[in-house]
Amino acid sequence: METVDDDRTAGDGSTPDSPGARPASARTSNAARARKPRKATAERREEILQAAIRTFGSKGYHNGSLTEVAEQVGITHAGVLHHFGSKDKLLIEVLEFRDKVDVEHLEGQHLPGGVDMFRHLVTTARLNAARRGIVQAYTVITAESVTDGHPAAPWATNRFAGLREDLVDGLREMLRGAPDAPEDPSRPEQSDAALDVAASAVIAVMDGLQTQWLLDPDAVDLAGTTRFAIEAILASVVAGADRPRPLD
Amino acid sequence: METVDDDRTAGDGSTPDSPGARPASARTSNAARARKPRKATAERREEILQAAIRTFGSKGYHNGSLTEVAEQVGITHAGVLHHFGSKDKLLIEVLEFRDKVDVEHLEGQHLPGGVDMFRHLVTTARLNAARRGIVQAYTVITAESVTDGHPAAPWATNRFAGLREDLVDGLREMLRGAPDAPEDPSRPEQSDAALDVAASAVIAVMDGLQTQWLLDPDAVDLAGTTRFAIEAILASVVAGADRPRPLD
DNA sequence: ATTATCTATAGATCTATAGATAATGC
DNA sequence: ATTATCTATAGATCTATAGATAATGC
Repeated sequence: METVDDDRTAGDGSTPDSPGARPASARTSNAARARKPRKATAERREEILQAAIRTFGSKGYHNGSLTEVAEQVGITHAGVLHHFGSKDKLLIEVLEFRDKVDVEHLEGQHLPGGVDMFRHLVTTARLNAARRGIVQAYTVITAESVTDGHPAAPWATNRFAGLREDLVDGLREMLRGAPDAPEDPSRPEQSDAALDVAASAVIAVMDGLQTQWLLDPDAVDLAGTTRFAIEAILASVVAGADRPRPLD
Repeated sequence: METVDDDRTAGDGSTPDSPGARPASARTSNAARARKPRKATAERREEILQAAIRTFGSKGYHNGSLTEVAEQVGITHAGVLHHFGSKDKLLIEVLEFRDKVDVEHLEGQHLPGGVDMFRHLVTTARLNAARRGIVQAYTVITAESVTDGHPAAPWATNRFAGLREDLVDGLREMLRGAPDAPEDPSRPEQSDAALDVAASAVIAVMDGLQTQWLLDPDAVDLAGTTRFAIEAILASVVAGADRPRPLD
């Protein structure tokens, strides 16, 4: 699962030697190599990060190459390494960049609390159904991160831990607002442990649905199923000890 | 999510030139190469499949090499290719082999129906918590299969479709046995579509929890959370139109 | 005769580094 | 002077094939 932001269509496909608006400062422009005017560092780095998201999303991290990333922005792989040092560091920056962009989009309208947090998750699922690339990148990188020594493992672990915390907070706030289920953390079914279980389940169902949806978009209603599952889990949390236990 | 079977510890670690019980048929045993007596074909193929599960599970398919697989059974990568033709074909056979083994273990005591199916899923989650290797292999290969042109994509797609069908059947049988919620497929909340949504959600939550658990086993109670989520989803299905809708 | 396995090698990649050159900013 | 980028290349892998040799079964 992830949050809102702008996707983009693809690399602009400009050839490596497209002239662009070449500044007139050239000394004696008879050099063999045709170089593009340089982009500002920050701008170029961001282009590379966007390209890396596309490559790692469609091929995975290990299978996606620096050359493919570089070609999307019209430079060579050595240029990418100049900016990021190594492939592992590039991945880490990609992930941090995505997190930052996601947060920026929520700025001001900060992540809602209580029930609204869960409405927001369903809305996110609806938006995600139109952003296959981003969803695929998160799904592939997250799962790949469980392999031995993967550089994204700390990111993925911390991300899940943070999400669980956020959702536990949302659940507790929601319980405070539920008149028929007065908050009482001493009741075991409203303990932090119980809310953590519910939070894990919400995150899990969103992630698992994304995988099924990526493989067969017509077979899975991403937003509808997300909503159904979250409602079921919330209902179960609110019901607490009174909920039915069909497996007993 | 997957079903029960035997894990195994690891390759036997025998060196490539360990003598074993060499048959006395050697002509003039002064050959430079020390060869091991050959295993029966079927036996050797199965050894390779087991090794491939370990390698693809710990490294992923693209990052796991034929040489690593071969070394586990004491041969070279060329020997593996002799038996399986190509790396892609090896992966396909690995997946088919797992499915076959899983089914064999259920033989006789065939997959239970109705509520017992869901009890079985919780039991599976409990067993999986002690079989990290297998869980990791399924998680990694399934997620990797959503990348472009991955050889496991058909397998993963068909697997999810089949699981959804099985769970829809289980849900319908369960509804037949629920006295307070008489089966009535004309009610939209008990339509095939609604049951399919619930089935997708159950599968999704199991898969998503496995990912979180692989990254941080202490932070997630695999079996307990699986049970909680399945109960919540089942309760929601049984309640049908009468279930609470906290997100409205 | 057939099958299993090995050695050797071709042909692709891939990551990373070194050193050269061009563009930019002071 | 600094930064961005390039070319060239080292050094690792990887998959797959070809052809040789050993073990097995008839």
